[in-house]
Amino acid sequence: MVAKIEHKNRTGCPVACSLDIIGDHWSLLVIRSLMFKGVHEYKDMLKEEEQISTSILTNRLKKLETEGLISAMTHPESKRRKLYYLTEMGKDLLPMMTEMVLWASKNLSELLAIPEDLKALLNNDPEQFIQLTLQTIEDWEEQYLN
Amino acid sequence: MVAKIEHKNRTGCPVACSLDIIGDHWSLLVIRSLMFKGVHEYKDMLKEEEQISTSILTNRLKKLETEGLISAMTHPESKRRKLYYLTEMGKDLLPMMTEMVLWASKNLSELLAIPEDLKALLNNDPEQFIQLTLQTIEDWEEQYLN
DNA sequence: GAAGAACACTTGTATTATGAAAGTATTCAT
DNA sequence: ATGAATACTTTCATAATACAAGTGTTCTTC
Repeated sequence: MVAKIEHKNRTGCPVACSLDIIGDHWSLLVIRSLMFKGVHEYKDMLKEEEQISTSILTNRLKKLETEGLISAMTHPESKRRKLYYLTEMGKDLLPMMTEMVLWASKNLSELLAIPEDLKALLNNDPEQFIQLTLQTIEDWEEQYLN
Repeated sequence: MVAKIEHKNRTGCPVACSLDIIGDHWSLLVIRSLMFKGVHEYKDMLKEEEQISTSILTNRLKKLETEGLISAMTHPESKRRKLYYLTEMGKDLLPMMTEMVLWASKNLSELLAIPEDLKALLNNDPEQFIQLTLQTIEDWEEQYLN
């Protein structure tokens, strides 16, 4: 079995607690796919540019589900497919993710591939970027949930 | 030698790039000590509640310095001591760290030990929390830098 | 000015996590 | 009925981490 991830260092510190849940190389990439890229299926997550392996992806999906950040349902078109989506707790990470992107945009710009118009929106009106992203997520929810 | 950390997955994605730098269990805890706790020395970082090991701490301090997030100087009181501090790039993480704390405060509250007054400030006026934190950092800089 | 402690690492090694590849069970399309 | 698609599982080699002990300066105390 793939190693399970535990809360080893959990102290009362909010940063430490957060890192126990999302402080690894892959969890936030999964969150990113769900949050910004509209990627909701296992197979599509495997296809992402960063090339996560099957064992790690399964492990992280389970962990994120256990922690309450994501949830899963059977795809309405097929029983063999699953749709993963962010819970409220997962969606609450949007401001933090946005700040991370802003930080990268400012400090790692030479490494990044962000379209100019998106970059402009991010820097000029991050709050609107958040609202637009949230709207996209809610549109998806309206289509697939309930 | 302790394993070196490399940029393996660097793609154009700002989240992936950020995680290549700060996406591990320890880097952001070091940043936290410098940013929120006024901990600037190796020995004091070892004493933090989360109990980082000497090899990992050395490794992360080197990495963060190489990446440009922190810098170091000799302690004015003693040549055998070093003072670590955040660079501009490191301080730029403050909004993201604050959002992380806000997320934890909302979603992991039963695990956290945040004083009530700090929690109130965080939730009512995060921008002021950021300004106060920044001011504390700048006070330290005024005392030790230049 | 010699002895011992403080400090910031280094090194070595056992343990644990990760990654790549191959395999499995179920569902679906033809 | 057959073969492909999907979401995992398993295995095992490799890499990261934790722990303990050691090193080389610098500083304090006698």
